[in-house]
Amino acid sequence: MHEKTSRPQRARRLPRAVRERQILDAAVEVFSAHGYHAASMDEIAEVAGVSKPMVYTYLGSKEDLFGSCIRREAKRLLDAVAAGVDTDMSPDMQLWSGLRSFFSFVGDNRSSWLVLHRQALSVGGSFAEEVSAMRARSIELVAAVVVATGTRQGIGEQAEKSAEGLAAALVGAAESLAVWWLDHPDVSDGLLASWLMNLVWLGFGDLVQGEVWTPNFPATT
Amino acid sequence: MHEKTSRPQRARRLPRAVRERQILDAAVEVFSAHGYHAASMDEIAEVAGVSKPMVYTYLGSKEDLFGSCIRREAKRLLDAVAAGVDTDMSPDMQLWSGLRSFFSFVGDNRSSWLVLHRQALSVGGSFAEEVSAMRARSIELVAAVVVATGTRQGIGEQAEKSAEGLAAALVGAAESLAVWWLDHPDVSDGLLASWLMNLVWLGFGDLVQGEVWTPNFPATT
DNA sequence: GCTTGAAGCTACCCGCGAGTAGATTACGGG
DNA sequence: CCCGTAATCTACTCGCGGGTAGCTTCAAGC
Repeated sequence: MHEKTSRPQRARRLPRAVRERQILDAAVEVFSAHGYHAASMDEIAEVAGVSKPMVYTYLGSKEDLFGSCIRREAKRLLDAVAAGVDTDMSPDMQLWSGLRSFFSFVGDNRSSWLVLHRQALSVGGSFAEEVSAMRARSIELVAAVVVATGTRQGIGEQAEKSAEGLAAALVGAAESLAVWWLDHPDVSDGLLASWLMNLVWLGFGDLVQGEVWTPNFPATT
Repeated sequence: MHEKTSRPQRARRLPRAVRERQILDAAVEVFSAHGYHAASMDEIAEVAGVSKPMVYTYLGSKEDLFGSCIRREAKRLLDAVAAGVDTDMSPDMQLWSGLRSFFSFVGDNRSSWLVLHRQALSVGGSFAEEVSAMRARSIELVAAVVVATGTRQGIGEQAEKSAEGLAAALVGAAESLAVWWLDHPDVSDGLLASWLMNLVWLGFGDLVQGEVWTPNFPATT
């Protein structure tokens, strides 16, 4: 106790902005590991290297904190994808670029991805709506690309009608592949993206050319 | 209070098996609505029309109860899909049948689906592993169908190598479409399944025939 | 160097919800 | 008709974790 002379490394006093970042980082980590309800403010504070009242002073209640996490990580993800996509590119290249950016982000930010994909939806209320809305916007963007492809090539009625469903399927496939990736890390993000393009784009292409798979019996419900 | 004569309709005494079913039904409902942690045993008991000690007497702790839900609903889902698929059928028909059975089940059992898909994974520990394992088995089954298609048609090296990834993507697409469906109920299960077949099967087909989509620039990482 | 306020802490309150003790019926078999 | 036992309830305990009161210390400015 009488070593007060030159207490050296122990986490000096830092400006508010820095602490807020540290706390948010810790919160994303803990929320992604345990989920919203099972995560405790005490653990978040500890991981952040700060005491609990700091968390409340800077970021507000647990709900506020979670909201801040969601919004920050959502923005980071959307920005990352947007940065990789140029709307002047051809539809297939847009999809390809978007997928690569997406997988790359997930690879570098597993916690962010887990919070957004798993936790945010299972917490009822405004968060789920917020994230769902963001996801819906993404699906619409993809749907627009699909429709653009169809109209560009002349055909499209059938495809347009189901474009949103197809887009939802594609987005879901990407998300799911991202989760699968967590258990099979020995694959590059580029390979993941090309798998999906092979699987899905050729499907789209055939659809656009009027090719349709039908079951061997007549009625379908 | 002095109406004790002929207390009539109030939930007669029922045999244990019946109560257990009621409690499990209620638990699935409540867990799917609020998530594992936010769900309270009191609410489950109330929804089941039973008092709390009953729940503990018959189904054990909250974790035990959740486990029972997961296992029951997982079995119901797998049985439903298995019932619709005949391994003598051609691969495309197997996929088609499986998808229809899957969507049909989800349509009839939204709560079951939500519990399995959303809640089970966000509760750490044995449940997540259990559900993940089940999901992984499903993916392998689908992958086997994909591989079968490839070898049957003579080609397949490239496709076989990535079969599991493609299967993961397909399973994810189906799951995601199921979630999307919750917000767009004005679509039949058969239509959903045919969308996916159109989207995915033709993709698989082209892959098998050696057709490959490639980006316009050389290296891909 | 001394003051002032931001940065930071320890130590507490309190409600909610998991889990239980023990009394209390109602029904089936004798 | 009555007894035993399975079905069921009311009413509690208790710990965990969200949230806070109020004190302490460092460092920048005069």
